[in-house]
Amino acid sequence: VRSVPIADYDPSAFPPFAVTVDLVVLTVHDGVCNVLLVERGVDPYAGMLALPGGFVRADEDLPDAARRELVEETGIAVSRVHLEQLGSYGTPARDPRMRVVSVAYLVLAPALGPVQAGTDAATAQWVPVTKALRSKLAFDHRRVLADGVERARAKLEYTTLATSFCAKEFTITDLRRVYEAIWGVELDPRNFHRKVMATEGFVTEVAGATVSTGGRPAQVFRAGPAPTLHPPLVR
Amino acid sequence: VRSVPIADYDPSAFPPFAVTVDLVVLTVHDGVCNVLLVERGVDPYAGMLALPGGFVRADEDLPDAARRELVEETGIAVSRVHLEQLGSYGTPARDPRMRVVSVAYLVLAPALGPVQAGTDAATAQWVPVTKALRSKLAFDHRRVLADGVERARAKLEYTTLATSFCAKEFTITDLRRVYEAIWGVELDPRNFHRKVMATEGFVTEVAGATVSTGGRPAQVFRAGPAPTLHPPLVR
DNA sequence: TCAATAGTGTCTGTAAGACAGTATTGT
DNA sequence: ACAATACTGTCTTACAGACACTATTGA
Repeated sequence: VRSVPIADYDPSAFPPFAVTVDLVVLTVHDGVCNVLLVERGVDPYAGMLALPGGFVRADEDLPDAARRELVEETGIAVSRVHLEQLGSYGTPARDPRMRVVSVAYLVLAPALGPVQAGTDAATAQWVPVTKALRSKLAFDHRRVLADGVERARAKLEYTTLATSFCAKEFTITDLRRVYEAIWGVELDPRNFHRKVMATEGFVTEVAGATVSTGGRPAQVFRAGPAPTLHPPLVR
Repeated sequence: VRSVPIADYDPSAFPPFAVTVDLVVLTVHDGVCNVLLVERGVDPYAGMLALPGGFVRADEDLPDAARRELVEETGIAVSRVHLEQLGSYGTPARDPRMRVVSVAYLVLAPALGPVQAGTDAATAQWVPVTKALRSKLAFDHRRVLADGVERARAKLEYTTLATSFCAKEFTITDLRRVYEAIWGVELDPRNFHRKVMATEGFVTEVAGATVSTGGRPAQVFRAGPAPTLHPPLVR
């Protein structure tokens, strides 16, 4: 039973919400999955670690806001990263100041150096996900981060998104370390190699290019055209 | 570069958004996947078919708003249905009246009779998804519906959610018809039966209960405790 | 030469797809 | 009896997991 039928006719009569985007930016550094966190400068939760994010502007689409925040707070170039919507979080009391709905985005980025200078970059830092999930984060960001990590884990199974964590050119071992870091398991290098090579469009060979790190040189690849894996890579 | 740094300190200075929930309610009737649509009574898009939904109230959590709208607009009991967040849609011009962010929820419900009487139930109707996707729907609801259907298709592969489309008690054939309707394929009844029975916790036998429809009586089952399928049922 | 890493080949068990065959009902 | 539906068993093929073996580098 609708208690306020007039509502359908006058949306502006409804309580105003603030809408923000929050970013779960994941990378793999040295076999460890990291998330980008910023230290909050102001209340609420001043001094506490939080996901980067900010308010959506008046005439800005949601993915545009996510991309803008990514550049502003991290200096990460939007190209060469994967960005997808993770979900929305709107519990009434999640921000003590006012009613806020946060649209979270998941970003999978290749391992870069230290965070480049953005406006707030002085406080932006990479934190191992295992450590971040044990910490207390601002707002409901611990839950958002957990959801993002779980999404990433699931997507590696049936998509080629693992290549989003790699540099433009990478070896099969680089790719395997991504899976091992995100899933927290060890994979047989030989079976992994066979499986990746058997999956049409997963990776594309860079003819002639090899990289050596103290053993037999490894063939170099780039991300292939296939978006999904058939059959999936099981965890 | 942040152009309005004051923004971080005064969220109420940001442009207000209206937040709505929209529902993609899917069922399987007689081997056809249907979606629940309502006819809009007012502008914008007056007279056009749209997903059921409405504004989120001032002190209401997002899933609560989704459940409330489900009952209000369809009379569907919240128990025995699966409800999950689908995604948020906030293109600036999606509602000509003001800036609206819609949080879409996906509902998988068992086949019920005709839509029961809610306030707006006179205009609520089940529409085959294939037909709805060929129609023009209000707002960006065609896209939202397409995303919902694709989510449902994907989830049937690796979860036990197909049972959400079935009545409390069902046969293996009922379950197979759900897969066939959602995926739009024919499955081998014998291999499907074997696969379902081999998956621990997918279905639970109701001892002694059988149902006959002109052939050998079929064993009756209920939804099992397992949430996911290992290995998945491939499309 | 040796350690280290990359890549190939082989064996085995599991499970999917195809489909013959059996079981139990309504008409 | 016969059609219709439910269920079981068998065969073949594909692929994952385990792991021996070969290849090619740096130290």
